[in-house]
Amino acid sequence: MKERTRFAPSPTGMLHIGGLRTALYAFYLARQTGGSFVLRIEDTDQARSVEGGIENIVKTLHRVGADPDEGFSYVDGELIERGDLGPYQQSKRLDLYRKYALKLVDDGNAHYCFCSRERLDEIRKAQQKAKQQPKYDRHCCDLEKEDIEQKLASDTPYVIRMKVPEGKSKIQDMIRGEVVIDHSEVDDQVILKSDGFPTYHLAVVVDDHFMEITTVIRGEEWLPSTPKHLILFNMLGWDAPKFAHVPLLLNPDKSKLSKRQGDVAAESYLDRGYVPEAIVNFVSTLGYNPTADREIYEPDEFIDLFNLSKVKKSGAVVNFEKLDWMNKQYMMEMDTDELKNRLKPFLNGDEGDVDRIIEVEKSRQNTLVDLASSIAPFKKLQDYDAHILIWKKSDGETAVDMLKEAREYIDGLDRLDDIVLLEASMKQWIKEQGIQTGDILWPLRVALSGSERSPSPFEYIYVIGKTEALYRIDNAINKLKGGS
RNA sequence: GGUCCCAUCGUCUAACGGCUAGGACAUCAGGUUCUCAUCCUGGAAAUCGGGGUUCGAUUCCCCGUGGGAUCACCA
Repeated sequence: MKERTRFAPSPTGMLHIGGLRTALYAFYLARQTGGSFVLRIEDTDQARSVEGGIENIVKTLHRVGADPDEGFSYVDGELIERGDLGPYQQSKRLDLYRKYALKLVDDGNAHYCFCSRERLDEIRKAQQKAKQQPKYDRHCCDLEKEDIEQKLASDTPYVIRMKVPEGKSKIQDMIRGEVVIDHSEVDDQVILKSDGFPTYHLAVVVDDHFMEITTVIRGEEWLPSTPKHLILFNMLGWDAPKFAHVPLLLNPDKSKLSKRQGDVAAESYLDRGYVPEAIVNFVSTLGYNPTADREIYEPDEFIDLFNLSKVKKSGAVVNFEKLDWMNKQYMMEMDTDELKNRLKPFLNGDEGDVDRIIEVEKSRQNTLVDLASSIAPFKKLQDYDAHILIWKKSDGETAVDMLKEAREYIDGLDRLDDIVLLEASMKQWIKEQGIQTGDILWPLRVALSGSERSPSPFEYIYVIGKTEALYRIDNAINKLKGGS
């Protein structure tokens, strides 16, 4: 069956990584069945919408390779809206929601409510005080027709509320199985607000119906309000889609992953130099394991392998150390050209040739940002203290001698473009001289890199070339002489 | 608090009702090595508790316990 799935974020200006995960799952399911992945914008809360919020979300989806087939998408560097069942933005569908809200009123399934917020607050407080479930008291449920018409005529502010019938809802959840909720737990929700906008509950039902959504994938936090949606589908005489409530992403303290406890915007990981493949892999495998025999997948593999029934029921604590590891795995697998391409946005552009730096640094860095910042010590010698030139098992005098020997040897080399050959022949020479490798390689490496921790001296020579290498060695010798 | 959801190493996860409960991250100890990283070897580390059902429960059922979500004119 061709699945039509959707991702329906609020345009709040960022894509939460939990949102990215549900979007990805919806994307996989649609692609796998040859269906359609729809991106709809839920901007029924005027206070929450942010300028440029749509573009930001859609762009992030594009960057991770999950472009929607329908609704909003980012194509050729531009934000576009496409598809036959739009508009795909709720603020542009207000007439439609009003129409069905009024139909519900006509059918006796909803009613006008003129209660003030103050009154609502009061009864809520009273109910809480009495340890009762805060619920609407149906004050406006049975107003006389004339009364209603008179209030409407005099422009009294109103909302429309659904009238929840007695009974219970059975949710057939694709991840959790059957969940039963008694309607005594379900409040008479407002479905049309006094500003003329629908609430989520009405809008989601109307849109999922007219956009022909077959499976709704959303966060577990929606499970308790699913009966409201089922009831509305039923009242309107429409078939409800299938539901899949995915487990929550958690902070280390097991609370719902929040902004407060770390960076949760997907794009910020992109901006911090994590490659899209790693982010997709990391987020997709939180609460879901395609094959259980490996950790790393290519993004396309998820389309084939994805299976909703294999998604776990319990929440997952997000462990960013594992993301670091994963990102390094992907980086190490990339060839130099690929990596150079990915690195571009993180460079100033005046670094010059960085191919050989990438070669020697890629297994040492976790992110593209780290890799970019590893370039500097090759391009320009960083200042350092003379005493770090001395190997722990050696002394300053030896260091000077060894640097001089090394200088002479390097000066005599004519092939510096083969790292394997370079290392092998120099080690052979060291052995022939009867020198302790540490005595010579430690000071040489520090002289070349300016750091106690760095790639090997061979790698440095390979990258910076003979002239620069000789200069750095001379510099080190001077430091040692001047310092001691 | 009501309702609902959930429960395997610190974390992410495997295990038709049947191996010594497997893998990964992190961690620890070694090896390779001039250092770091990579790589290799090894260690420690889990089925929340109690009852059932069964020849046999991580797995099925019940009760506890613990955690979470949710109870708006927010989504």
